[in-house]
Amino acid sequence: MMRKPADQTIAGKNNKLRKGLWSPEEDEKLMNYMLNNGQGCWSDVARNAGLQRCGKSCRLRWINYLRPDLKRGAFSPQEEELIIHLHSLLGNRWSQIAARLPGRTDNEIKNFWNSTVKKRLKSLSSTASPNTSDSSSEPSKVDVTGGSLYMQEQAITPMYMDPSFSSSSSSSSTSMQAMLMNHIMMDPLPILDHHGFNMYSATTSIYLNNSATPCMPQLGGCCDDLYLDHNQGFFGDVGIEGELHVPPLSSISIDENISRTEKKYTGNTTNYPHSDMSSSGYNSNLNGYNKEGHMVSASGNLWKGEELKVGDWELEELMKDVSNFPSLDFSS
DNA sequence: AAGCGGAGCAACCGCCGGCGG
DNA sequence: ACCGCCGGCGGTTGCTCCGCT
Repeated sequence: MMRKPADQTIAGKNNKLRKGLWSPEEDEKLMNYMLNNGQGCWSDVARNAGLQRCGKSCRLRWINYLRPDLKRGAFSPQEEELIIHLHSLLGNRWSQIAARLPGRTDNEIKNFWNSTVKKRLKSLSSTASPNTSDSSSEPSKVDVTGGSLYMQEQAITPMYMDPSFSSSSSSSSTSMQAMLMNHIMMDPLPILDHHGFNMYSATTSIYLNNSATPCMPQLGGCCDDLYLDHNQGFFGDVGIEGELHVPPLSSISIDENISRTEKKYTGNTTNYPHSDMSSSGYNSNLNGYNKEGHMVSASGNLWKGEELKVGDWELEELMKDVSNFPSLDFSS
């Protein structure tokens, strides 16, 4: 696959296209071309820059590595918290999460989540509720009309469900774990994505079956709590014991809501102006660039600078989207 | 010092949607 | 309506680094 010797080529149509790691020379070519010409058709970029690469490869290299506004280094605690929070709202929509983190790429965030956060959550959940930790090995099924959904982030799920969790934080808890804990307890939509709601909204009804997996009894309890806490807002009717029924979602798709909102912010295809690219104007505190490298001003509501307090920022907009979701009622 | 395994990360793959012919 | 190209996205892979034994 990748990381093969740099002279590896794509077999087939064009055996001159290179794959694998980028050499410094290739980086320089691409960087120079982008700085001088800006982004155009990526196939043209690859060709005109004298790169034996496919356009997609050039795009990825630029977005994930060469872009001048990229922030390097470890994620700050604020960024970590924001990622966790946004993930609870958006699920694995890495590009949308990245769009709200100046200088970070979706790939970076995805890697961060898949390695660091998942791991910490897993260890945290096993520490907190050993009885349920094994549920991560097998997806919990959520029966859906016309099919089945597999619950996401199994390692996380038990934490939401285990009532003893909050009091069982062990000495092994890291600051991030505390952050996660805090987030989990405070999140107004604690299980939104982990139950596949906003991510798989093309369902008409969802049934949660207690007997599906070892963790399901707790899930039932969790949902009951939610049902009570949100005054019928979240899941709608709770059916017979251990089974939840969600009213039809066909009227509005939250996916559509989110993507509509997202398009407002990232839908433009403005090219990098060279003057901006080469200037020192990559101040993400004032203006950000979205994932494609398109400039997004603070007034564009994408982000408003790092002085923003995590939690306040952008949440209102997100909640607006979420609140459009049938069965979600946060006004009560 | 060597071997091993896990973590982190770069980059590819496959799919999807938009768009133009 | 169909097709091909392109960009974008999420999932996955496998290489490199590093710590441990």
